[in-house]
Amino acid sequence: MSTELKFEILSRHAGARAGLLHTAHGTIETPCFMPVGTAGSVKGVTQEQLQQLGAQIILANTYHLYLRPGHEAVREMGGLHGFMSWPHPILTDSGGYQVMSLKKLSRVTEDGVHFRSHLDGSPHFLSPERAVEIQMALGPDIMMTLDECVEYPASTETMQRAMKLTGRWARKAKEHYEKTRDSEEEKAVSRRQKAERTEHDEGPQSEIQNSKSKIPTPESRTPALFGIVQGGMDKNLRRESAEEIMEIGFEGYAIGGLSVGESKSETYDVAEHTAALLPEDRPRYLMGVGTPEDLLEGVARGIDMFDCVMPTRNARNGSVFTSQGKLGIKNLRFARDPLPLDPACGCAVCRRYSRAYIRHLFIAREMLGATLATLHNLYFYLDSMREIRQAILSGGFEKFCSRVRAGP
RNA sequence: GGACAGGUGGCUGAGCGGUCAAAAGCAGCAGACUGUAAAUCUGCCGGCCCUUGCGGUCUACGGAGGUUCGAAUCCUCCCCUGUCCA
Repeated sequence: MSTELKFEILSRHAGARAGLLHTAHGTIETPCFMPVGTAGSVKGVTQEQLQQLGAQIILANTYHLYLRPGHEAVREMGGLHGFMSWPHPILTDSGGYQVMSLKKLSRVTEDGVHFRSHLDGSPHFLSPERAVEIQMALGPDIMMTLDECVEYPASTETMQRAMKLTGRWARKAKEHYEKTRDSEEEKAVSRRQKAERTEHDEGPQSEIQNSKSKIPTPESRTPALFGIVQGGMDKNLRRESAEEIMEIGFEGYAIGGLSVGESKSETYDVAEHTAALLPEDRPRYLMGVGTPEDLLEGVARGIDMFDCVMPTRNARNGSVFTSQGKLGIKNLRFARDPLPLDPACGCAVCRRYSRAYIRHLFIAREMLGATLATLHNLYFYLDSMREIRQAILSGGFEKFCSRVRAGP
């Protein structure tokens, strides 16, 4: 059985693509921005609010959910969709980023990564196979292979070693994915049948309780598996990596290891070079990127999917994105500013609250401040992407780019 | 009226002869944040001067005197605050 993932390109314009990515939990309009909800929560906002913002797909993280609450618990609660009560698409990252971000707590070997839990110091092992199993239990729509993301700057030897290891891991992940897929689906089906039987035996009262608890039956659809291209800032390594990952064959291709400290021009250059190597007819995902500007530049280089913690983390730290650039909302100069965060913004926050009020919430450490800033920033990102997509569809992308690049 | 205990930078509060423009925390100001160990982290935080600095200078540890080469630190008197006794 194949997965539900189908990718359809509707329009191409000046290197950019606008399309539709069909998943078991709905269709995603691409190019898209995916809010990051590492621990099963896009920090500071509710799932209802995410829906209102028009988020079509969100991220979650293998490593973090494996540690807490544990992937088996998530599986029992109906997978991530049921657990989080998020009916739309979900992509899980493999934990490859944590190889870099938790470097001090991890040790990479040929077989996988030995982590010490950042929560309690306990030892854990994540292999490419294990990452597949955990993600199967989490039940997203798209899952990622385990890769090794290296820090910047890195020597060519380091980049090459990580790139080659990422390739070997990708192969193992793919093999394990194919092997596991059928048995996982069989198990899911039998679990569902058992659940139905139990429900039937327990009579009408428990049936009411079951429907009230809103725990859906486990999702049987197998997540699609995306491969990740590494190779640091070296174009030859990127080419080698892309060729190997494509040879293994995945439903989508990600570019990892960018925006880790290198210059903008380097990011764009490597992204462009790598994206051009990837299959035309498969989604391309630039992992962890980026600023509003990065998204536009990425789309212009043929990227379809992005994710980044920036809109959510910056929001919590009082930094908001506007059509006029970044704003440190905690700054004294906003203490008596009656304007919305961005007068040109149509979001629910900007329609209702002033800079002065939001600044006050931050200064007073009221959690509503973080929520309002997050709602605004996510709207800004998602709405920017809608505009970009519209520009591609209408054939005005090039003009759109030059207007945005000229600055506000 | 008497006995103790105290008065330190916006606040709390260390320091109790030199290395003190004075610890630390808070508050304040600014900056950073790119597949989230993050509602976090970093810097500044008496005035003036200089690009810089373990830099110069002025004003500062309740007030006024004094001891000393040198005082937030020791002495004298005064003012104020708290607690207790009358």
